[in-house]
Amino acid sequence: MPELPEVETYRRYFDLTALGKTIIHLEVEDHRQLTTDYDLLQQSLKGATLTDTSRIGKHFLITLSSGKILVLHFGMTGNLMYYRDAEDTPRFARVIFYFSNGYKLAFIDSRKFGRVGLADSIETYKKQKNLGPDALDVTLPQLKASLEKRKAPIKALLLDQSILAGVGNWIADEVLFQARIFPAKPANTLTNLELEHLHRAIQVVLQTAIDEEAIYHNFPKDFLIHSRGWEDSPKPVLEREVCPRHQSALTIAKMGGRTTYFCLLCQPV
DNA sequence: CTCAGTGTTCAGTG
DNA sequence: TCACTGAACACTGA
Repeated sequence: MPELPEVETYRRYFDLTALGKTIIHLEVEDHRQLTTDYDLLQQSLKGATLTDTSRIGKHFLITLSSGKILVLHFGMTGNLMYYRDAEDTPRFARVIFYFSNGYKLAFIDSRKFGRVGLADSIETYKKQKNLGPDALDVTLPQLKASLEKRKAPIKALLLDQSILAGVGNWIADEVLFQARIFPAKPANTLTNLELEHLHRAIQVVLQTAIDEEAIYHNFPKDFLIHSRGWEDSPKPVLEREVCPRHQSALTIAKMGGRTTYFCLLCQPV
């Protein structure tokens, strides 16, 4: 479920496992998941050491000893696993990096929306993908400047990676719930106070999720996410889809092209 | 068998 | 050109 907190959690996992290792070989199940020609990728990665990591929004960037950047994007279902024995190869391993120490790193992705490829530099990549500031770094003035002239629903713009990078569907809903803003409200009608609340909610939701390593059931009780029905032991629908503050029924609607959960009492029109 | 889905991109419209 | 909307993408699992 890779939004910014998941990708940050993957990055930390990578730093504790694959970082510093040297690639000797690459296995790719489906070339359609590559954004760089297979032969070129193989050639560029063979012998390369993974020297550093960074992240912009949901994009995971790995600096190679050659100076090139290996980019992983996890799509809807991407994940990583570092392992040694072939029998531990995870199901849906789509790309496997083999290291000189005998270990492997699997890029797991059941739905195959994830992508793997090379970039010349972090800046080039950011520009090429038209990414805005990372959602953890965006300042209130930046946020205000990119929202105040836009008429689209605020939720749709929170999902726009060129405005801020890293917010996905559940975080957009969570942030708007915490900031008590109606998701379909046109962005240019947000008051300064609402923009402040929005900015603070982005920071709080993302930092909380990262601190909990993106494990949803550990999130605070007043988080809307518990009402989405992704819990480990799903409650019946009627017990689940209620506002954590009011216990009243949530509204579920399509907004910004995605399923949107919100509370009309907390987030009035 | 049908359908929704955590993300991104592109075609079409105004 | 820009802002915006909605469909398409590939696949799994309910």
